[in-house]
Amino acid sequence: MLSQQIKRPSLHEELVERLRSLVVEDGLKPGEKVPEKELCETFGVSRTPLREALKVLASEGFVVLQANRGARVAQITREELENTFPVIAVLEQLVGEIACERLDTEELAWIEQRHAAMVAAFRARDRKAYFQANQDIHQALLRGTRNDILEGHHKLLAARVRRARFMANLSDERWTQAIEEHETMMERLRARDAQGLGAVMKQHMMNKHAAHMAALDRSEQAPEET
Amino acid sequence: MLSQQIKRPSLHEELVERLRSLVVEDGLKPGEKVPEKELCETFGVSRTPLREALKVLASEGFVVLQANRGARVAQITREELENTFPVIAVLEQLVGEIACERLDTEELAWIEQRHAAMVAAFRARDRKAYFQANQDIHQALLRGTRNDILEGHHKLLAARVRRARFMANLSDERWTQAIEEHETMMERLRARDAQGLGAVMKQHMMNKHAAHMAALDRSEQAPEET
DNA sequence: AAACGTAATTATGAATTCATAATTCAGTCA
DNA sequence: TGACTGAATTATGAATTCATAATTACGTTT
Repeated sequence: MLSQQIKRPSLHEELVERLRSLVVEDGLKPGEKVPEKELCETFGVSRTPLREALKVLASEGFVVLQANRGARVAQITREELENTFPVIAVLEQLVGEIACERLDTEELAWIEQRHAAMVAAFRARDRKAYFQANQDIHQALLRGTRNDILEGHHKLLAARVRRARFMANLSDERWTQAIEEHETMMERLRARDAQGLGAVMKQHMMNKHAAHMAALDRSEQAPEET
Repeated sequence: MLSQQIKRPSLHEELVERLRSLVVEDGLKPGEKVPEKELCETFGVSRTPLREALKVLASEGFVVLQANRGARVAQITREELENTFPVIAVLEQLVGEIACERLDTEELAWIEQRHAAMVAAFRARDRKAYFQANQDIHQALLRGTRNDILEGHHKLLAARVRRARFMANLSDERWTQAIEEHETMMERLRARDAQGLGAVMKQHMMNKHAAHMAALDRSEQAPEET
């Protein structure tokens, strides 16, 4: 059957997506109140589906609901970051272990290609291209696990962290280290060493964690701008 | 300040809890359609908050929403189980590693006490008491991590699996093995061996996984009852 | 009698309305 | 002039209403 399965994302699902993007991509700043009315007009919908979407966003942790006081964009505290990274790290480990065994040659080729692009971007100090290639690789590995549960939970956590957006303050030192780690990852992947790849990916994430926390320390010491 | 923080769970949150319980505790069978109207009367609320709750439940994976066809209780497929257990396993590992380092003496004492109760229940072949003590222990370890993110994701996944409810078909052989694994866990915990405890807890979950899948195979071979 | 098509009924998604809690603003008093 | 009280405004949570999609029931036709 050629069931095209007409996808009609039912409005409220659409809204969840768009609102989450707004929050993650920083269209709405942390702590800011979410203006129901305004968003209703922007999206051309009534309050009911929008509020349904906000409930979902709240359960995912992107907004917080205060009784009779509406929704605010969730603040990411330092503690939450400290708690989140280790969880992502063990999920990454699992991603490595599983993907290593399930990736087909086509996927492997794609990853090789993106890895090459990433290295090239690093040499050219092209942050944008680097991040894109980097994301492509992690995305491919994640998809390669064929594990929707793992993928779903990983994506949620990653989105929460992405909001912190430390991209700008990637030190050259850390950048070099990250590239080296990726080289090791590719090596383990080519060798189909599942345990090895898992271990490297976990460590990769923990190092990223350390780098981010250090960057956060620096920015906290720096004078506040408002 | 003695801010008692008056908890008013805002109706829809209350509903999420109660509906989730209904699903997890098997008040609504998998595949069954969720009767909005009926539930509205049961809980004495209108459709709006109930539907908000359903959206949240859907994002958590407990129900599936079909366009213009309402909600059905999610089926747990074999594939989903196969996908879920490894994720829980690595989270358990992390729980072990972290809890091992953060548990205070009081929490440790409670775990020792519940462990003793669990062993006693095993000797008496008292399934109910066994499961309760077992759950208390895992709960205490989870709480002991002081990591809300880890706790939240673990609980969601655990709830999803609990619905499969293989409790009845715990073989005597597997039961014995589980007790032995718990003895090892306590040993590692007393020694404050974080890596060791993590490894044992991961393996414990993977063994549980294997046992459950085997039980599932047996029940699938058995004649269907409808 | 079986199968198809059409009308009636029901249920669902979304908009609107309503009651109430929170916030803002003005006026009063110290 | 500043702080407090209370009314007016606004925003929120929840109920209700409305339009439409889906299901069921019925009648017709072969």
